[in-house]
Amino acid sequence: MPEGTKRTVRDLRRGNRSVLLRSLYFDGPLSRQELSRRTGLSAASVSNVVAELIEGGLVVEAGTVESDGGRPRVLLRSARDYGRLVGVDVGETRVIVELFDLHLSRLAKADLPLGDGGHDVQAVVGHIRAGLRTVIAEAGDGPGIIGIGVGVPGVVERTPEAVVHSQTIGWDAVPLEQMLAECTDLPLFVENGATALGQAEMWFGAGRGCRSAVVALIGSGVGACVVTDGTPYRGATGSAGEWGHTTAQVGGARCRCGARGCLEAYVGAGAVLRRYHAAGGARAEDADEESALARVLADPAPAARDVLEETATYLGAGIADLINLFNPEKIIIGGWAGLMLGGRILGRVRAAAAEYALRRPFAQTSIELCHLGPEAVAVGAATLPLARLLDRGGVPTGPSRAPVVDGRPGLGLSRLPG
Amino acid sequence: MPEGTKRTVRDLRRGNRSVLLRSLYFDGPLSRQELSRRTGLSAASVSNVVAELIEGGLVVEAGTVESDGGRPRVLLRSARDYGRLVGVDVGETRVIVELFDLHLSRLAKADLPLGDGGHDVQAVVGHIRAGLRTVIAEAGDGPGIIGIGVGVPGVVERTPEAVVHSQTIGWDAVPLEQMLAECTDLPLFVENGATALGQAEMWFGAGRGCRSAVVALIGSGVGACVVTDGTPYRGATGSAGEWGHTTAQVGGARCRCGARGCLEAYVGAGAVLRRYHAAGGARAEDADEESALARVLADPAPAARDVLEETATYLGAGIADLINLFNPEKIIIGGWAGLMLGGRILGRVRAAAAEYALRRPFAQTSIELCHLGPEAVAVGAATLPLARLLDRGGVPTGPSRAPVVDGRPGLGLSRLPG
DNA sequence: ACTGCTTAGATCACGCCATGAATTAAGGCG
DNA sequence: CGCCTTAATTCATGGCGTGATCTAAGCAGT
Repeated sequence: MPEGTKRTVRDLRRGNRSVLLRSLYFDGPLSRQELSRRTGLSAASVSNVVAELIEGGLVVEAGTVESDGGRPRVLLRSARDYGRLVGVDVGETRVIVELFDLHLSRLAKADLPLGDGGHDVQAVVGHIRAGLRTVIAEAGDGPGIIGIGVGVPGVVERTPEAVVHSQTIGWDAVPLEQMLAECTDLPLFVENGATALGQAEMWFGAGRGCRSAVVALIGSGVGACVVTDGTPYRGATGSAGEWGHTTAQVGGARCRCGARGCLEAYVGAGAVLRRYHAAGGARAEDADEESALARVLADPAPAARDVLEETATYLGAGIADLINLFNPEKIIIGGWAGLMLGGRILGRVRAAAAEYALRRPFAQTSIELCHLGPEAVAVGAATLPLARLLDRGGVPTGPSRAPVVDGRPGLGLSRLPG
Repeated sequence: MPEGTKRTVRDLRRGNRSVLLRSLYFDGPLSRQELSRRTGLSAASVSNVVAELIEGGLVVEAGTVESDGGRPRVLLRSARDYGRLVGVDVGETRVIVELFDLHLSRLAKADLPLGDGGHDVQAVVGHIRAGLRTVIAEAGDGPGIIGIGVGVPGVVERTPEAVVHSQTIGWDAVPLEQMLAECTDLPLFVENGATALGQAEMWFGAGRGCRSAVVALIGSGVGACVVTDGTPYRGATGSAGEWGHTTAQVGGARCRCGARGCLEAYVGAGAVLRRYHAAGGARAEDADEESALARVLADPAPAARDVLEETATYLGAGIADLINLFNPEKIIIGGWAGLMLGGRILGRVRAAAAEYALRRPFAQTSIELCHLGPEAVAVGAATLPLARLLDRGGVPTGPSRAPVVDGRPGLGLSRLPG
């Protein structure tokens, strides 16, 4: 089991650039002093590296702070305008393209509903391309684009180019990355949407400051993003975290995946509605799942309460499984249905989890709701190119696909027909 | 989320020493040429680092191999006699202490049954101390001891000294590391026994060459060692991998942990026997669990077959959960009951897993039996100090507790009363 | 025995790195 | 205006990996 490779003296610099840049990005503004203290790097090295980062435009000075009569400390922060990021959310019914600055403030948004063509790949690629043009036009002139993150509702396999498999939208081994690469020279990052959302939640939401957490996402489907050691866990072939299809009941209810007793068949939005109707709850033919679930939550009838109680039990047991297997610092419940249910039955879910989990790991975790809401997939997607930027300490090293102008990221839309 | 720290130019060397040492340990013997090719290091660096490793006694030359008329390649391999390793298996009924050379060949063994005192901590510490004396005496003179690995049947929390919690043997926050440190100056490594066993299986058993796998261990209890990216996953507080207490049946059979429907309550050895007896299987009062289970496996009666069939279904569903959540390259079934059951119903377990797991991740994994057997906990424990040796490239850097004589590990038994 | 020839491995000069010590910058205060 | 305090930079030093160059060690043919 070899391969834990670091090699040349240059990687060292990259690593240190990365450490400093991350500190400033997530905990800034900070003085050079404070950076030295936090990272353990000598003041000399901090000075050198920071000078490089400022030279490169990644970091800017941001005021000073006094220091008991001595020379004031200069505060540093990551440059919001170093470059921009694109996040794409390929959803089940629409494609959303958003443009962000480096601090993930949204600059522009394009919402493109998928028509009758459904999830025809060419249509999706077309939508993404159109959305790109729209947001760039809408945002006007500005810094170049670092990269494009794309969140998709399926498993992303790297071969090494991203290939997407998705039962829900009927994609089988779609070479999305390659197809998108024909539209743009910008670096592309294709990732599972739930994973992207989980990363956003870890960086800016309920998971801030955690090294390990499980983001449990409940919508029509049920999934999870497992974060270990600060980064989402992908598994050998990218399909880790399929929590919705773990077995809550051996030989139980039939799930749409074909198996029996999957958790999704008990706590997914559709499953909750089905049980509600089976228990005599009024059926609202015209409503979509979301308003139908809202109606269940608002129904004061005992039958509705029983359905919710049962849902809490199954959800708690499912969460207990996550606690027992992953021993995370936090469990973060999200997804549109998760947030709706959570607002109502979180206490009972916690109680059920306490019942089904082992005492110690349960006591050492906390169960909370997502902060960012289910719309944040595009934000999560945009964190993907940002993550690489931070990892590399800002240097677009090697044979990157990123166009570079004056050492800064360029627009790279040469092949994007206007 | 900062902290991905590497710092000085010296760490670089350590990293490269580590890479080369690991290559030689796991894939040796190799020539310098081959090392250069595999690690990507320049021939010059390989020469330098190898010279250091030879100087330090970690690596030795081992013959030559011809090369089409040119100068022959000199083969290198890790030195079996650089130092010795101690592995301790604190089991439920006994303490086993074993002494190994660096290639994990056993040099001596001491088996110390736990008397009526049960798992009194002082008794266990005394046994370990006695075992140490025994194996050192039995093996006679030889290279120094690198460190002592201890596998315990419970959760190991690092605070940062290892503290052990174990329901099964009634340990609550036992500061085992600190207590053992009073007997010896040798570096100590306390770890969960299942985790240690899993690491052994990954290094020398069914997991050889894998980066990710789940070692599923079934005995009286049920647990798992999850290996991601080559190293066992511990979770935030060391209790990850509690597979036995994930829920197979919400509201199902009562488990000894207090919850309902735990997997362990269906596939643990005791659970299988209970179902067998409930189905009318003959009860053998005098026999231990192991022979009782053997009798079930040998019983040709339909009732016994049904029990096994049901066990296969639950086990398959449980394994499917592991596949869906972790997406590992391999599932490795071990533990004494796991191996017994596996020999008989592996096919049916595979079939059940196929039914309950998602198609893609199931197709990309394989389900196999452990190679090393359940006795290998001591081997696994011995891999713990070895792992650190390999990680550090052999240098006992910093304020190590390891006594060093002439740059080599010493015996460090000064405080071990003879 | 000797001469090329071929390949493995060692040595050397170079450029890059982080660091502690020394030096310079920048403010407050009497 | 000079002194003190603290922040930041600069400098000399020792490590490191690397490509180029050099030495070592075998073989084939004469």
